[in-house]
Amino acid sequence: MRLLIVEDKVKMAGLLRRAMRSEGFATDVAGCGEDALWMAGSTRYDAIVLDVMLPGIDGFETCRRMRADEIWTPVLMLTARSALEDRVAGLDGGADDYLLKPFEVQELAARLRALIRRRPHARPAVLQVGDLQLDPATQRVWQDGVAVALPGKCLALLHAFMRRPGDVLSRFELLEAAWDGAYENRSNVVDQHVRMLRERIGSDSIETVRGRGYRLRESVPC
Amino acid sequence: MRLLIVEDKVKMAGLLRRAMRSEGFATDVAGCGEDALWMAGSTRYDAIVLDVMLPGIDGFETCRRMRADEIWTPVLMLTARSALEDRVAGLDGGADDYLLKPFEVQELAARLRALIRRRPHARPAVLQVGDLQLDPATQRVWQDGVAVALPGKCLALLHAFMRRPGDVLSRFELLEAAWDGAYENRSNVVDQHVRMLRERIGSDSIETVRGRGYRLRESVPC
DNA sequence: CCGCGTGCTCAGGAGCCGCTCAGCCCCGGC
DNA sequence: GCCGGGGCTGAGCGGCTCCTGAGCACGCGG
Repeated sequence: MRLLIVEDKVKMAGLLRRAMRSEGFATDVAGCGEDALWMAGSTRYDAIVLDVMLPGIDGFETCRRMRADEIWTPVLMLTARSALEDRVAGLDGGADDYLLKPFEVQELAARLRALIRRRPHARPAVLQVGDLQLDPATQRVWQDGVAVALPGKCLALLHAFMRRPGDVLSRFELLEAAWDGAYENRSNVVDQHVRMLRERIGSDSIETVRGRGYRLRESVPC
Repeated sequence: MRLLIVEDKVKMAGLLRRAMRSEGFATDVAGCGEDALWMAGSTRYDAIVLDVMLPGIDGFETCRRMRADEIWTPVLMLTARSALEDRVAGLDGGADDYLLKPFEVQELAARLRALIRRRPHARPAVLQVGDLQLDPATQRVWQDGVAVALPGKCLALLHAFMRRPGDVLSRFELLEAAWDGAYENRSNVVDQHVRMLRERIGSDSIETVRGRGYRLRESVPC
């Protein structure tokens, strides 16, 4: 579980970091709102601990900007400002929790766990074409409900086919989809892998379109 | 927005009800844990305000039973018991927030709004995949009910796996989840720790997906 | 002080995967 | 029926990925 701690006081930041690490979190630290925005945008954190009093843009504004940037990572605000209007402003400004200093480390950890456990991971949809199913998240393939083991390239190839079922895909398009970088299409790499794919999912599934490429059959042949 | 208030003191319940109504919530009131369970199971509330001191089963137990019954409505616990262990127990027992009496009505409303707008709702506090169980709060792991001792990094790794059971996780994703800062992925740190993890929970549990990463098996292999 | 557990790096080795090459076959055209 | 070209097949090799084992730095407790 990955945590971003936003805190300008070095001593406090160090304390937080050690405490959260001992609670099992991996932690990064940002010293100001701008850094926090940048880091939250570039790395997937499970939660963010956000101090309110920061140099430059403050915690409230940092939180607002994150939400404006479509960063929905749970935010716990941490501050000595105990005024009611601050707490309400923080929560209504997009924070998910609000904890006053001084605080207990264990309560902070417990609140973070409560925040994190409510976010199920978004899963891409399972592709289905004919009797074939492909789950991009688990990288697994089933045929008629039976699991099929596919080596990496075969799977990448099948994935490319299943994204455009019924379309004729040229060797070049397949190269682009399943191989890194621009490849010399002098070789017959694609042919080879189409062949291996056919060995595993049945040669009927992929038909050859002479002079143009290959096509994945949408329905099981009669 | 529909609210369930669980509070046995009639005066307090009335106060809460009027206050929340003026903040724009539609409110029902339950006087004890049993009633609360029944009502939460039969009506779709947006959030539940749960007093801890209740006749019969107390707030902690009520919350636990709701989660056991697959009721994932956000729960805010409300109590005069200010002890740290109470707060931690409440949060790790499945509550989403914990507010002390005396409290400000506007803060309660703000916290409820924060709970409700965080859409995907809570999940079990203890993770379970196959024969493995992991409690993020206590940092403990069981296999077939038997406690397993895991060093910090192994545990962080397993935690990452168990949050996305069955998914293929690349070395980079695992690095991001369990290690601080930006790491050079030139090294084989992840491999080593996967290996240690396998030594402890059985090599069958984690399978390698060549060229892609590792995957935690969802069910015990036949 | 030493022993131990943890976290990390490095080197070596094995197995598989991906790629290439060469030859054959099939299809289409004349 | 012949010929040409595109597609298929088989074999083989190089390299990459992953596993193993050893070794070292560091922190902690005895």
